[in-house]
Amino acid sequence: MATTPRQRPQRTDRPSAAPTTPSPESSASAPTPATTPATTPATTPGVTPAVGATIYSVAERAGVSIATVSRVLQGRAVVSEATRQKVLEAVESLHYVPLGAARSLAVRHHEAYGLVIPELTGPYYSELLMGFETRAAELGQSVILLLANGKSDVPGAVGHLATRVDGIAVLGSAALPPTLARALRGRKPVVVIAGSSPHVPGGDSVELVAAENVHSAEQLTAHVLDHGRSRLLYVGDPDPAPDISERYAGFVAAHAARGLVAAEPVRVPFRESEGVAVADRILSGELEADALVCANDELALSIMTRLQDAGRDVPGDIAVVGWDDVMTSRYVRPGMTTVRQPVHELGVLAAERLHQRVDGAAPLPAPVLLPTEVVLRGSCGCPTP
Amino acid sequence: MATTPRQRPQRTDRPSAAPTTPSPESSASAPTPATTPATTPATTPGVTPAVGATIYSVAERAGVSIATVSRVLQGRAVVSEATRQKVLEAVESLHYVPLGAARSLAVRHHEAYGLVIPELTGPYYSELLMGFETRAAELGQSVILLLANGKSDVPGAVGHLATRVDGIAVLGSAALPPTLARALRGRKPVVVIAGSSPHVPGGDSVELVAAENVHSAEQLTAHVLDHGRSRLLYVGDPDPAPDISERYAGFVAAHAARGLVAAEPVRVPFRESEGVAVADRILSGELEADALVCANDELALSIMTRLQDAGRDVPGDIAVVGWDDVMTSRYVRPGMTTVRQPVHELGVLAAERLHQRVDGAAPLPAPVLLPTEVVLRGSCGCPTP
DNA sequence: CTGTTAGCGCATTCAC
DNA sequence: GTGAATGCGCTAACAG
Repeated sequence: MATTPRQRPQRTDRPSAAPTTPSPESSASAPTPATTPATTPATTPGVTPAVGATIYSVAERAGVSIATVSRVLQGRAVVSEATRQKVLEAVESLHYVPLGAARSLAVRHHEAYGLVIPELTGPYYSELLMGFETRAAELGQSVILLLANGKSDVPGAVGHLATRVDGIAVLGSAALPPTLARALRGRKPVVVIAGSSPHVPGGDSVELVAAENVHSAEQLTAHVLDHGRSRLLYVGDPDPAPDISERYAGFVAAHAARGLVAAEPVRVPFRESEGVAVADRILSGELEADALVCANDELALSIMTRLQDAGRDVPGDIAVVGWDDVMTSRYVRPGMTTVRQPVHELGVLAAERLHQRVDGAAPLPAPVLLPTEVVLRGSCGCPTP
Repeated sequence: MATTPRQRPQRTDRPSAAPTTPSPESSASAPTPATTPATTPATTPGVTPAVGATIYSVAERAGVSIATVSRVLQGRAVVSEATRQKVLEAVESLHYVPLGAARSLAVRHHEAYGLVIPELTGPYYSELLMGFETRAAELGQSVILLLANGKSDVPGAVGHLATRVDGIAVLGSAALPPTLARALRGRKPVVVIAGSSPHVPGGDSVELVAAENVHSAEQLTAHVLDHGRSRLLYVGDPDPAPDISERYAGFVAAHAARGLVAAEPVRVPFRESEGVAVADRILSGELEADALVCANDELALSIMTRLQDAGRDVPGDIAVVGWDDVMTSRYVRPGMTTVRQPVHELGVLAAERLHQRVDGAAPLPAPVLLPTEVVLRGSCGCPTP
């Protein structure tokens, strides 16, 4: 077996330093006329050289082996202070930037997590993302963001994402999870955020984290009923999003607890323009209600404002409550009664669970639920401070 | 040189299929008792196997070479329909997910761009990110997000990021660019968003894209002056952010154009609480003004609301204008006069320029400037519709 | 404390 | 149209 060992072929930018020529220091400058210091590569100034320094060039420059370079860069093994300095200098003068892909290949980890969300309008997604990125970074992981809305081939995009991450977190409030489950077939750990168990296929490799919805929705609805309102309408479409449907369930439950039967939901998308349309249907008499429980604040705000502009009194004529506690809800008059979710924590939790899973932990059998908080302001009928 | 060619060592999960044994179909199932179909790997159900399928296992399963597998997966070279199907079936049954890192190493491209922003509160960063991600995705690039705020070692984080992307976009409205320039030393293409030339070192490899500030700030200020206001105050700290300083320059210019001299800026950070504090200084008489030109909407909104709560009339007693046109600015009464920036387009442009640069294009010598738009509502003194 | 040596999994010439 | 061989740059045993 003592055949010629595999020997790295000579690279164009590296002189053929034969192993029989152990010139200790700058063997790189040998073939080059020693006019300019080797620090400046012979490229047009201001232009990134086509190929950067590698661990080999650094090792050569420092007069050590690539293993040693790797050691000082990883900071793992012990290296003598002298050689460490030589290496660091070489790194510096060569402007060495390691190639992440090569490391990933060697360590068999991408050291990155994917996050799939529909878009980024409103504070919900942003806070989620901030929580996720923050925790992921603490755990030494990069985050690759995939915005699903507007992508023509979401399954394809998710598949591509799977190619470069160790795990994926996905927002359940969309048609994403089924798509994703199909695209992944359990090959990567998945954490579904704000989804609900029945909606998530491929269940054995996915895990759920969410904010509590049913109970707080019931609580909020009960509060509105306590204000003496009797004709409540739920505004929002429970079908596509598990969390919205859970909130509607709470709405129904609050009615049932008093022997009342809840009205069917007013199914509209989450757009401000839709809120205006709903308000108009109320103004025209098509819809009758003395209180509106809206699936989110955007809807609630646009409805309330439109109603007010048309001369209706909120909450006098009609109460309006939302969900999410966006900034605007603090600024409008009356203040919007709403529910605050621990969205940031949800992101943190998702990153955390993903990390556990990638580390080999089994998925938690039951979803992790984070508590929410009802925020009472004026729009529900509470006295304004 | 006819020594033993380098031969892939046998992997534990791959049987030693000697080249002399060209069993066409399922050579993989040979050593295994053919009880269960080879589709199901012998791992505990529901648990991701420690190591997934590789291009080798797919090739073996399909009875072709890895080159052919690569061809059908890349869709580049022509492959006969028959073999293409065999490969696709193998991919399917093996649940093959390619390893992005290996591809990156081979093609010598990460196919990913980094985006560095301070945080994600408010619509500005979100829209920027959406524009950036959308365009990057269209260009076949992933985006790795780095949130700088709260990171203890930003230069380190940026350096790490540089390890795994082909180029980096960074928001200039922060102390980021210098840090970044130092961390990168021109080894990767960089696009600075909303920065200003003098603030950006390492200029030869960086490029600037921004929204126009000076002129629109001058225009907005002139408009306020046209309302008959004479004691204007600029609220916000021009120092740390180039765009804020440019807006102040416009503020000053508008005064100068009428032979007036602008007051020194009221230097406060961009927090709502700071706005409240500024309002209190006005209420107490410490600050005197009949109009406030604020560096952004958050500041303007919190000031205006506080003033109103204290019984002041906006714009009667004092006009307040902002910058950014956030959602709340449409909802408050009076509506907030502000300036709308093409933030989404800024993100798109950044991704686009980065792509050009990675493709080898030289950085544009002059910054690309996108036009902004003054949005007149009631808070400046204009009649409310 | 340091160097040698194999791979990691994929894309890619070349041959055929 | 297909296969064999090679290298991308790095980490990690394994020797010394």
